[in-house]
Amino acid sequence: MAPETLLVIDDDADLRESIVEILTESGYRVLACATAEAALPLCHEVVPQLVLVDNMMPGMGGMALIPLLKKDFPATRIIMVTAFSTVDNAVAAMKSGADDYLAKPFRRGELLMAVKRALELRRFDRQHCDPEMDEALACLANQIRREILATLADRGEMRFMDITRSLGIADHTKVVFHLKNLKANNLITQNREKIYRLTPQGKKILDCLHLLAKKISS
Amino acid sequence: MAPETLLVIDDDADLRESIVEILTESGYRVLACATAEAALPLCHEVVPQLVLVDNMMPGMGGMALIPLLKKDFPATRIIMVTAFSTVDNAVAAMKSGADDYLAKPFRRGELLMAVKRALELRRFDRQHCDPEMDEALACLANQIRREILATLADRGEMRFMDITRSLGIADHTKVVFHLKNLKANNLITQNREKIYRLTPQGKKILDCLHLLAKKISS
DNA sequence: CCTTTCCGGGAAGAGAAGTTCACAGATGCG
DNA sequence: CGCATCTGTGAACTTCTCTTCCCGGAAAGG
Repeated sequence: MAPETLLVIDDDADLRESIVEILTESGYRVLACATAEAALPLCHEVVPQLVLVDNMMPGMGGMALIPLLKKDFPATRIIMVTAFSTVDNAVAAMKSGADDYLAKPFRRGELLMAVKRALELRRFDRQHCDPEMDEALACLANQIRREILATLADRGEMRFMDITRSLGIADHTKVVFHLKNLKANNLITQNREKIYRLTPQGKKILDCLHLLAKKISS
Repeated sequence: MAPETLLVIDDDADLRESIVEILTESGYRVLACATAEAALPLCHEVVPQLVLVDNMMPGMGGMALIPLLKKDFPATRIIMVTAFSTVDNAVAAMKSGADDYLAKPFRRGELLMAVKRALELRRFDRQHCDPEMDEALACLANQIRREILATLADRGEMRFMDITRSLGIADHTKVVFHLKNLKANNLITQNREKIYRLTPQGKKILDCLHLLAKKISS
């Protein structure tokens, strides 16, 4: 198995080299650069699985880089590293899409732990599964079913007629048809008392739909 | 339009009432309770669009409540409120799925701003379900078309017959049909000399498919 | 009790999606 | 030139999805 590629972005050469060394020793393939501006073209050459980015840098800061990275490389994990950590800064970084936040100075173990954890989450993301894929996508191809999912996500749990009316569909049996389809695909359940709600599966799929919608419109 | 329902969870009665008052004045419909344990059944009765939850509470803490809320009400936004804010705590909250993090004491304006922002993000997520989404998903629902995308992503650029043979499809006109479909949806192009390749759009969508696949299998 | 609303099954048909066939221009090759 | 391959088009046909209509039982409400 090929080693993961990591990218370290930090304008402080000493610290950068030190991080690179720690990660290289641990068996990762490590790239590095000194500015956010240099990072983007580098990523387009060799797509990293994980980026460690400093917050305070001359030119574009690490914070501004995060959305750009997320846009071009959605599967890449991002850990923000910072010398002057504040609660507001940490919250802002996580909101932007960072997966973790590391305050300098950190110990070797902290760094490795954060890196390992982020990469594991990513691997978890990467697995494939074709047979159900077909059914799930066929299920999602229908707009009414997507609306049902969205409505259920919105309201948490609903009865049959609530759903029907909420969608503004006159013929309730049409809704039955799609509900059955969604149930068969395990995206919704009807646990007790006929109440419909999303399955965890359904929630995940819906998340994905939002992501897809953003990509399409961008 | 119905006012949004907010839920305030805080064991400090004074602060809770004060928050409720501020939010009620601003036109929201506000529920409140004193413990995380009481919050869940309350949510099942009236699903809130936004929850403000205190971190330190007797019994289950706010941090533990977040994943539970996320699970049952994926579309509900969560703002964590805390008296003893630390970077680590903020990062942990955001990792758990909080959408924002507010340190006590906060001013009225800060609170309202955070609430307004979270609700706006939520509305933004909620839309986006309609425009080209339908076509894109209809396009992806077909397995052959997904295979074509994957093959093209793999090989970069291919001629018509290469694709056909690579898929092991005897009838080449069937492939033509799907290629036309993909072209119409702007996922592939035929730039020069009849050579097919992915569009940037197509690449993004394929990324998304991987993401979806992983969500399904998990 | 009767009536209404809720929740759903199942069949028939409209309509969309996918497949196959028949054919044809372009290109290259001996 | 004669033949084969590449790259399609268009129409007919099949298959599947979706909608619509008719029906019925269960619960609620008066």
